[in-house]
Amino acid sequence: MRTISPPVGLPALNETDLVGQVARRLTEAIVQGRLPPGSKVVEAGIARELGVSRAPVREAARLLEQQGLLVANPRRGFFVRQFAADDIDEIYDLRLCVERHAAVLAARNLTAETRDMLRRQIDVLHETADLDDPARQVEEDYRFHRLICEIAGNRRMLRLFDDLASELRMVIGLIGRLYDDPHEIARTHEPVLAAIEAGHPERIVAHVDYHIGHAWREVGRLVREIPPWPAAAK
Amino acid sequence: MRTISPPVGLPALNETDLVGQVARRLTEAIVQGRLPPGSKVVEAGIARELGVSRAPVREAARLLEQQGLLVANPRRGFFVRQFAADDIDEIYDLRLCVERHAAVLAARNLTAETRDMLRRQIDVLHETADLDDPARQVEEDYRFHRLICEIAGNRRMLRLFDDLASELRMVIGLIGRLYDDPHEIARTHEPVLAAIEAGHPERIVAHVDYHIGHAWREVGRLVREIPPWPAAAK
DNA sequence: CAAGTCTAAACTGTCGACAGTCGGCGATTA
DNA sequence: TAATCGCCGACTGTCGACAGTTTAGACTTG
Repeated sequence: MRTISPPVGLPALNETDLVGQVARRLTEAIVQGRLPPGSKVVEAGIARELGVSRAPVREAARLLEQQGLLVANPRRGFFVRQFAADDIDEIYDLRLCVERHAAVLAARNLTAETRDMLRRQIDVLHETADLDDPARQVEEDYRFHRLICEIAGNRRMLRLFDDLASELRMVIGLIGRLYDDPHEIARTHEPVLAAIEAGHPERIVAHVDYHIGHAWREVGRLVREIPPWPAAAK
Repeated sequence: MRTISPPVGLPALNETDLVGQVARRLTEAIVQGRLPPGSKVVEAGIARELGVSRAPVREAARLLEQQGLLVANPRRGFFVRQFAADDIDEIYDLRLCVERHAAVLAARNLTAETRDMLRRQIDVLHETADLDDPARQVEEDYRFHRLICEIAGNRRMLRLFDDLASELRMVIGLIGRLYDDPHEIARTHEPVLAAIEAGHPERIVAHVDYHIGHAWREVGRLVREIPPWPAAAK
């Protein structure tokens, strides 16, 4: 009913929940770097391109703002978030703090079923490692960590993890390559799971620290290496 | 219309920010129990009552949803959040996890200036304790804890704290009374600050645990005592 | 009298329009 | 030539309207 031929690219949206769809599309565009950090997100432009009105776009933008992908300047509009090295530090610092706790709680709640889910996810990580698909690899990585948060059983913690992950997805997506050998990444999950299965809090914390600390250092290094983001167009 | 070059100072408050104002009004109404948990928030109703259109109300509602004061049911509207005992546990569990870390970081960053700010805030807590104004007391309490997060220097951690605090404000506002003697509350902040000044991580964690754990137990007890919220009208 | 059905009112999701604001660019002035 | 002013276009904030969906209530039926 709407949709009078979007000028460029993207096929129009039709299903219900436009906000969600617009949010997903925007997220894609940002993570893929089509909307580079610092660039302005013009409501009307996105709306026209997707064949919807500005209202859903606005709400979607608010959503992405909350997720940390956009920043809003009153009366000036939304801009794609720009990350600096200290953002990486903040994200990983918080992530470490939370995931340590999550892993300990997960160990406490672990059942045969949830344990198997974690094991299976590590298998998936190994399988994915052969695909040479960084985005996918990162996704499966997060799925493992997310599982731990789920098993921990604190919904707010899970949401926090999702928010942090969404920021990291963007950073890593923009970096464009993985910070390490995929198989190596997959392997370093194993001692974490082992510690959780053993249920020894100190060992859990130690292994989570090692695992996440590793990623922290590597991502931090890459961000510092390629500091001026791809193209802060417009 | 716009202020022509404000000489010095800071008058330029965006009073044209309807969304912010609506959000504040809504928050007030919720915390004061005028919009009881479970009740429906009708966009048009709020809009008419505040003399604005539905658009700003919608955006404000999304904001409160992110803060955890409202829940959105697609096609059904927004409802005032209902808290159960396990929500309290989730909030405090996360809060404890984060504030432990924040306090340790704050100790690391502590300067004479920030230390004085913390001391002064404890004084304020004592002064406020005589006012018999629970809401105010809670506010000053959070200001102390918020300061610690600020000093810790992780913006994302600060935002997380603010979100959790906003949920707790609502819960405690609805409980309608404090969970303890205000002076007692004020006093229990002192060992936390002392530990931070001493800069001894284990002691910091121990005292934060004690302090927040106390609030956790007390709030949890009250919530369990008065479980069916005031009036889930409409 | 309980359960189910149908209808009307109430609301949400979405849209297009309009006014005010912001930023850029060229003209103006020293 | 550099700095300032003012205008113009572009964009955001807000509004009222409309269509489709949900809800409440009257009405029917077993």
